[in-house]
Amino acid sequence: MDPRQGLRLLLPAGAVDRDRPRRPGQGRGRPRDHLHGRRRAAPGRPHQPAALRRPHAGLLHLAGHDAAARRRGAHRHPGRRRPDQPRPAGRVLDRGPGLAGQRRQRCRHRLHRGRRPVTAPVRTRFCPSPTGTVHVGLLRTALFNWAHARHTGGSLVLRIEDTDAARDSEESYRHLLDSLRWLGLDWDEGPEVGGPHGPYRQSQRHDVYREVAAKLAAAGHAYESFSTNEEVEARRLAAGQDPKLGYDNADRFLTDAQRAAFRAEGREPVLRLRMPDSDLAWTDLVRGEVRFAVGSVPDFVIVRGNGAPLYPFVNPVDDALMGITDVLRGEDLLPSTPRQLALYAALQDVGVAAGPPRFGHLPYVTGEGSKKLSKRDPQSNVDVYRERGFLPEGFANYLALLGWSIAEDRDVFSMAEMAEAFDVTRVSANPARFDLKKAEAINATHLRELPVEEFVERAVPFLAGAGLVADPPTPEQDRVLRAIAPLAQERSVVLSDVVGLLGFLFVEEVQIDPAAAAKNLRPEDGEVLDAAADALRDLDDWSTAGIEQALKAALVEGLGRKPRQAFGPVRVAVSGRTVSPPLYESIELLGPERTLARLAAARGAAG
RNA sequence: GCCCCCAUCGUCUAGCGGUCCAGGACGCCGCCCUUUCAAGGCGGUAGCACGGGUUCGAACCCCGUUGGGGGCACCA
Repeated sequence: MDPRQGLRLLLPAGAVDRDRPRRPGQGRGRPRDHLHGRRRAAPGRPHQPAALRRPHAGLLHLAGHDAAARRRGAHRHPGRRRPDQPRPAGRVLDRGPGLAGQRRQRCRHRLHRGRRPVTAPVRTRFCPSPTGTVHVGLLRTALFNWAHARHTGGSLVLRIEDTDAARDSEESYRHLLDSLRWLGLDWDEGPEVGGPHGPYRQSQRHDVYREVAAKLAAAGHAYESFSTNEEVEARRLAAGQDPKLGYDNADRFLTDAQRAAFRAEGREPVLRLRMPDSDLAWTDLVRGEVRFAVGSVPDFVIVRGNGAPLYPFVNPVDDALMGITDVLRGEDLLPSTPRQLALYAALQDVGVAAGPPRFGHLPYVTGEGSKKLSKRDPQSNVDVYRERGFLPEGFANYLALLGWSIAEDRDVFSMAEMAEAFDVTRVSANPARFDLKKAEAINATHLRELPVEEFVERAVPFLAGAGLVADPPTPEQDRVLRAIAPLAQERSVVLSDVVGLLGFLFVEEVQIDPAAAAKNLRPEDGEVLDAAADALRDLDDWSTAGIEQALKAALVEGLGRKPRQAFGPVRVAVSGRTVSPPLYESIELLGPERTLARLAAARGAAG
């Protein structure tokens, strides 16, 4: 016999299912009756499809519900026909009473926006854990939370989940904040900003968790569990079940005597949350209805044997305490949502939470292939892009495209434009591949749109980092930089490109790229270098136009070479590369001395 | 194994039952411009996974199949 069946009778129903007065707008459906169900919790099996309770029928929930129902194609308006097709048992969603009335005004379709009733202001949060490098997927999540908050006029809370002392570091923490700010994200509450719900680092909130855990235990929502993993596995095996099913809720109804006996053995219990005896479902902001059957999620550990609270516990607790209304997070957390919902119900019951938040599970960012971009993958490290000289606005723009689009025929936009247009219910549910080429193209567009002075300003650190100019540049360097900048700007994809492109202007002797030499400094090119040197040596008008005229006369007309054959060797001699800014301008800026010296040096190399 | 998510050009997406022999962007390929490379301009290539159903009509709604991904900790 299933131990749970008999034991359940022993539980005082009131211990869990208190019929508390509810806040307006909540508890719209039937009372939540976690443990009143008479059904057997057959894992993964459909069951009693009828009138589901809506355990989480907060106001906010309904708003989200409708928005996402639309995504699923269920965009029906009052008066329009609803295709009430028969659905198989177990998949039926009873939307509960009162919903139609609610939906009427809640449509957030572009055309219907603005008629939305005022609801509680949106509060989103971003809660990274400072362990090592910053992942592009993480930053994308932060960006979407930011955009959602800004778009709705709500606020963004930053909370640091540093409960893992072994992996967290102060350095990672600093770096994380720095990366967020680099991208252009700001938060309304959190570290270094403060706010009424602090502290915002979980390492400083242990007392809070202890207190909440005690409340949950006192109310019967959580209970002490003594089973070891080995014992659970043994029981599963003995029952002919897959041990992967996990904990079997065996300790749910231990008597005081049993508990005492376990303690006498020296066992330290963990605290587990009692999962409700009903399906757990929610309407995801990006995916629509998601449902987990009763029994598919076992009672989970919220506090370790040593008293340390665990992530699945502290995360919702803090969300509740901080008044978070919208949780936008990675798809990887989707399977843990039923637990969060159950926890929320319990928290609500003990007066800690006002109601569950809306959830939106953002699609994965994948790398090559279709696997989730791993933290180990160098491509996932945001620093790489930053160091290469991606513009924050360009990178943010690209990140936004990973799952969202601003319009049918546009994909270049600013952060402000994103905030203006962002609608989380229009985020795609598909995983998105990180495409470096496209990221570069988007960035290049932003780069070119920069005012020249700003381009120079942003490029200087890269030039200085390569030891090419002083920071700030000397007046002479500044003069050269300003003159060449427009030509470099339209040839750059990322800021660091200027190092290779302009380096030759800031060194005394140029390093000639061997491949370039092989191609353009052959023995037969010697005459070109000689002629160019002769033409430039006596040039009075050292200007772009003067240089152009002199070189054309000497090389094209004088030697009868085609432009390509004429200017290639000169370019390599002067810049060291086959690719450079326009030649005449480059020579002008380089000046007669260095130009002639390089032509002579290249003459030697050409043989 | 169980549970969940996903499915439109190579890639990211638009598409919300007729306006779609499917639109944009990146990439790729041509051409133009040109002292190189870019940029820019013009043009091209390429896609609704499959099978049922609902409907006068389906890329769009429903079911299934197949394929891909993720989660199943006293880690976050």
